[in-house]
Amino acid sequence: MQIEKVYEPQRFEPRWAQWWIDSGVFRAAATPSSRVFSLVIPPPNVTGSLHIGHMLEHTEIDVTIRWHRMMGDQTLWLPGTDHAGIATQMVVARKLAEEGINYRDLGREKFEERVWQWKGESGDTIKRQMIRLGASCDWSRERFTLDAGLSAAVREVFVRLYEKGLIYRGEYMVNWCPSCRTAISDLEVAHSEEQGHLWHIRYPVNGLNNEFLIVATTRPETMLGDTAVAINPRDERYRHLHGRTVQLPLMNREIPIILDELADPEFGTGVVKVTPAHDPNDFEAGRRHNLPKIQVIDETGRMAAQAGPYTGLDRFEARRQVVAHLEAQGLLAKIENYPLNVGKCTRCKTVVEPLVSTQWFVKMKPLAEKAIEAVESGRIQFTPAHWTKTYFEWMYNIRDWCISRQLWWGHRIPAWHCRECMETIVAREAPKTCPRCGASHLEQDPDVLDTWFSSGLWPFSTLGWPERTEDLATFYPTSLLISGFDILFFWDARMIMMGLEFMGDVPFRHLYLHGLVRDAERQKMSKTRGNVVDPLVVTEKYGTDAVRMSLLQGAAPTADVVLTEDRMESSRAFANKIWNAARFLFLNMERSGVEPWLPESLEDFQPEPDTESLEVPVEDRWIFSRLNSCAAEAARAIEQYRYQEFAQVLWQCFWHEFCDWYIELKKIRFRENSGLNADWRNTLAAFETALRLLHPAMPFLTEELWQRLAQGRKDRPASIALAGYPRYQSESTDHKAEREIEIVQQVVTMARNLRAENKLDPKLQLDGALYSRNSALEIAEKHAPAIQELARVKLHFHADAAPKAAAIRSTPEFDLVLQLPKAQEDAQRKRLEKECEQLAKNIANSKRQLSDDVFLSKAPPQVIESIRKKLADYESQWNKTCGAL
RNA sequence: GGGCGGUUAGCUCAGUUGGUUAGAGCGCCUGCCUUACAAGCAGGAGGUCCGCGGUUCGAGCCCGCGACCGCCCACCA
Repeated sequence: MQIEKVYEPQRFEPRWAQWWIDSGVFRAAATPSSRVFSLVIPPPNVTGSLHIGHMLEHTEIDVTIRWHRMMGDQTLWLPGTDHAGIATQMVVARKLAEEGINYRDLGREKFEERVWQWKGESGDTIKRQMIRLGASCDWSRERFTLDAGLSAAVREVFVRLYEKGLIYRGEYMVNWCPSCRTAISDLEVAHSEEQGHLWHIRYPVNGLNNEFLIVATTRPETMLGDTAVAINPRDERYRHLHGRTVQLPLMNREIPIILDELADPEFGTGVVKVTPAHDPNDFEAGRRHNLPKIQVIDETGRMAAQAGPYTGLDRFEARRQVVAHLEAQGLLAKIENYPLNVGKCTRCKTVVEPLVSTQWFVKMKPLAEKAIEAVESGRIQFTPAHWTKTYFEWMYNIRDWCISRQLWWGHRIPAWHCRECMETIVAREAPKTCPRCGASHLEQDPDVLDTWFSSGLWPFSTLGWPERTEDLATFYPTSLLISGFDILFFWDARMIMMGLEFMGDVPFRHLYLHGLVRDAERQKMSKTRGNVVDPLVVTEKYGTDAVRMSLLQGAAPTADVVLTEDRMESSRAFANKIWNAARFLFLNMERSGVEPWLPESLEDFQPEPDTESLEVPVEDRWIFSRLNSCAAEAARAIEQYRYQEFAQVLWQCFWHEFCDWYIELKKIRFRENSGLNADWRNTLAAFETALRLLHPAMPFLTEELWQRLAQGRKDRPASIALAGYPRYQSESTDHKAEREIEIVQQVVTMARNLRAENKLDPKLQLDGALYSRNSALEIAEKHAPAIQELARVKLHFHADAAPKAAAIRSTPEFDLVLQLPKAQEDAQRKRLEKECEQLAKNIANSKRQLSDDVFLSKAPPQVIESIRKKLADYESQWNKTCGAL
């Protein structure tokens, strides 16, 4: 029974992860891909939680599971949908392109094969990571997006929405990505401001010599598709042009001047060109005026057949040429610099082209109304709360959702078109004949659904819906959803809408939105950006527990999580500290022939008396009292989603209380009488409690050590995760013991202080005297051996006032005088002067307040009392310390 | 154009409902290889809490104005 000298997490982490899965301690599976990565722990009162994330966020899943198990709850994790839709397609298409294959030539089936092949390859990396982190992952094809079960749910939802009139198909202006060659939703377009130009172009008015209308545009190439120019009907400047036409330059086409509110008299010349095929506003105007739509840019971003001489040019090249030709013809009135908002595809950064095409849409208003109500009524609560505002903002201004994608990877839309009569049939099963004309030439709609469509169904589609399964009854609604705020609209909001629509209830009751994990350069980590900290690399380097701890420490509400190597290094140091505390215990046990031991009842263990003195050693009473308050604080922090505080409480408690004081005190005790069982039982029980407190944050290390501790006991939980989380018990707070140890700490710290200031050899034994007039002296005297050991000072105790001395340190209760070798007075004097200065300041400050009648009459009595007490302390210290000066 | 978040130690960040000497980690300085741990031990320096004004007996925290940084939403040429 021993702990290896070197702490190597790599040796036990994979082993435990595998065991957790094999033994069924955790029934876990996880979503293999999505967007953010993060780490979070749900509060103890949750009965189930959904979690969404990616890559390193499997860490977070792991934490979640462990926590639930310790709380005796059931948590169910399910494989999710494939959220990577377009991204998947792009990656595979790119790979194919490298082989010189255009994926569109490959055919749908072969393409799908290649996707699965790629998923197998890349999935392997993720899988290894997940096993390290304790989640299982089944990469079999049936379990993901395109499998039968999930597809059935998606189809069912689609059909029901269609039947309710909430899905429609039509020709509209959509955001088109010329590189992905598909329509994308509004949410998938990111706008950024760029320096552009406003080109002012002269359009000659037909029938009037030398009269021009000057239109301004930021995209001159679209003029090739102009089918009108618009002026405001109230604009007096152009009243004489009503009913006239202009001649479209370059294309030499006669187009009407229309009267429309589209033209703002205040802006520019008050004249606007109308391009119904390439601008959303113009599209609407075109409808109002029944204008033809001339498509001059095609799906690949090149100029289309109707672009005349420009056909085939890239759209940006066409822009240059159009401008040049206009200028040559003297039709360019002027060029202004103009900041402009460019919409780009969030996946590939290509400038999005508004195009008219036939797409499928979901009517969002009715769905949004229910979703608004659910949050307004408090049936769903957000943390941090300010996100509700953003949520409402979006919900109130919601627009219809374009859900069809011209891709091959995703759920096929369950709609068929009749080749004969062009009827569209939406159905659960492929229809054999057209219900309208009876023809049997039916073709399934080639489009697939937006990847977020199926994602939105996740809370119930994964649980067997539309069947009424037991899982569905148990886990819907679940209590908590944890997610990054960047997918609030994409996913969380849509889960709420879909859940309310199809389950009649919210999918979750709380939504915790955490910050994004950023790298040292503050960049958001994302797969598209490629700056993801590779989980395999960092967990290999620092250990999974250290990475988890680092994420926890960064996980304060509202703030982003910065994951740096610095942080992980210090977390590793913490893990190492735990490891070495265990090593110390086990080495000493071996020396004294003590076997590993666990209390019978982990919940109710009370420290036992020493066999000789028949008293419970004070340091044991103390550490149990401290662990008890640590449990209280940890629980509170978790309940409030303050993960950073959770981490800090554990850190402080284990390192600075358990290691720095408890173990140091225990060393002395062990040296005095090394074979006593009771001491060991208390020590081991305290250590075991600490391990359980730490376990949700550092599962591997704690499991490893706990198992070694528990090995001797037959009737025990199989895993630390099943051993229950320590709970706060008010009767376990031992004020007396805390007071005693506090006094020891005070005296020892004072002595170390004096010693360090005087730059004395740490090994040098000193003589000193402790003066006090209250009960603290007695307590200190009782612990003289410990003090002497920890401070290397042999003390004499005097119930008296302190004499003048060079090396003196004072607290309200004590004066400590050390006998210095000699000639340290100067250093001491400096130190004292500084201290007295601060004291004088404090005294003056307190006095000022206490002589303030307003303060005395308004402040609560306990505040006044505390200041009185402080003042008394300051004054007595001043008398003692500064009198000597 | 709307909305949201942030500004605290050299760096990265905490700071519950306002309570009087503002914390942590890293870094820095001093002294220690004390047989669990140098990934360590002991001690220390370092802050007009972005600025101005207000409320209050009392403000890092509440209110107003401003500055700077970041994010989200938005079809104005």
